[in-house]
Amino acid sequence: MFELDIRSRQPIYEQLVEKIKEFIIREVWGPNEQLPSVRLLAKELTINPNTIQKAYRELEHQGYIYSIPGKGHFVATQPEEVSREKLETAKQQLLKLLCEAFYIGMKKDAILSLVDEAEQIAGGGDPR
Amino acid sequence: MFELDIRSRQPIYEQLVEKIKEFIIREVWGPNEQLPSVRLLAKELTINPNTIQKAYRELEHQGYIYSIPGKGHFVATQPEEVSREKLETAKQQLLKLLCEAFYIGMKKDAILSLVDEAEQIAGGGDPR
DNA sequence: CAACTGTACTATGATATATATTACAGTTAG
DNA sequence: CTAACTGTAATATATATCATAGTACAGTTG
Repeated sequence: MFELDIRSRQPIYEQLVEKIKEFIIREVWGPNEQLPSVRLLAKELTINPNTIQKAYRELEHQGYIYSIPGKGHFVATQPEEVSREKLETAKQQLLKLLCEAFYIGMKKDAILSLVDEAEQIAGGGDPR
Repeated sequence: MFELDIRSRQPIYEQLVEKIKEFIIREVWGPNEQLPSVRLLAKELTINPNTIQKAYRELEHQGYIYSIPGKGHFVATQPEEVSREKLETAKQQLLKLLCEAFYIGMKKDAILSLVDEAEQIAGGGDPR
C-alpha cells in the first residue's frame, strides 16, 4: 500500500504522514472513510504499531483525520483553512527553490519547460 | 557570518555546507580564496571545531574546496562536472516540487507568477 | 463473550549529532 | 629555531530521536 524507505534519514512515521496526506489531498481516500487500523497497517508494513500510531496522531493534530476510540481513524472533511494553509506552504517552498534555481544560473526557459513537464506528469489542471 | 539554527532538525554541519556552497556558487568567495580556519570559525560561531571540520570534509569531498595541511582550506576552481551535476540536482528537485504543486491543485498561472517573482528576487538572469 | 478498535506507558537498543579533549605534523612569521 | 598558526586524527561522553517490544486498559461490535 505504501512504499517506505527504512534506511532513509526521514523517519518512517513522517514518510507515512506524507503518503497518507497525499491520499487524502487527492481524494483517493474520501471524507469519513475509515483508515486501516493501527495494528493491521503495522502488520502489512511489517513495522511497529507504535510507529503507525505516531503517524496517525500527527495527522489528527494537523486536522487531516479524526479518531473514535474503540472504532477507528477516519478521514476528516477538509476545512477551507487546511487547504489554504497547505497551498501557502507549497507556494513558499516553490518560491524558495525557484530563487535558488535562478541563483545557480538556471535560465528562465529551462524553468518554464520544467513547468510544462510537471504539468504533463501531474495530469495538468482539471482532467475533465 | 552565518546564521545557524541550533535547534533545527537539520544538522549544524549540513547547514554550514549549504551556506558555504551558496557563497561559492554565487562567487562571494572566489576560486583559491582561503576559508576561515577550522578553529577560528568554530570560535566565531561558538560551535565545536570538529563540526566545522566535518563540514569542510564534506565540501572537499563534493569538490567545492580543497585543503593544504598546515596552510588551510581554499575554494576550488569549479570544474564543469560539478556545475552540471549541481544543475541536474536542482532540476530534479524543482520538477518534483512542481509536480506536487500541480497535484494539490495549484494553477499554472499561479506557478508562472511565482517564477516571475523568483526572477525578480534573484536578480533575474545576467545582471549586466 | 470474543475479537476487534484506540490509547497509554515503560523499557531497550540503535543511530546520529555535537561536544570536550588530546595529540601530532606541516607552515610561516619573527 | 621557536611560537603560533594551520589541518588531521582519535577517543570518550552526552544527548536526542527513532523504532521496537511488550503490557495494559477501555470502548465498540457481532
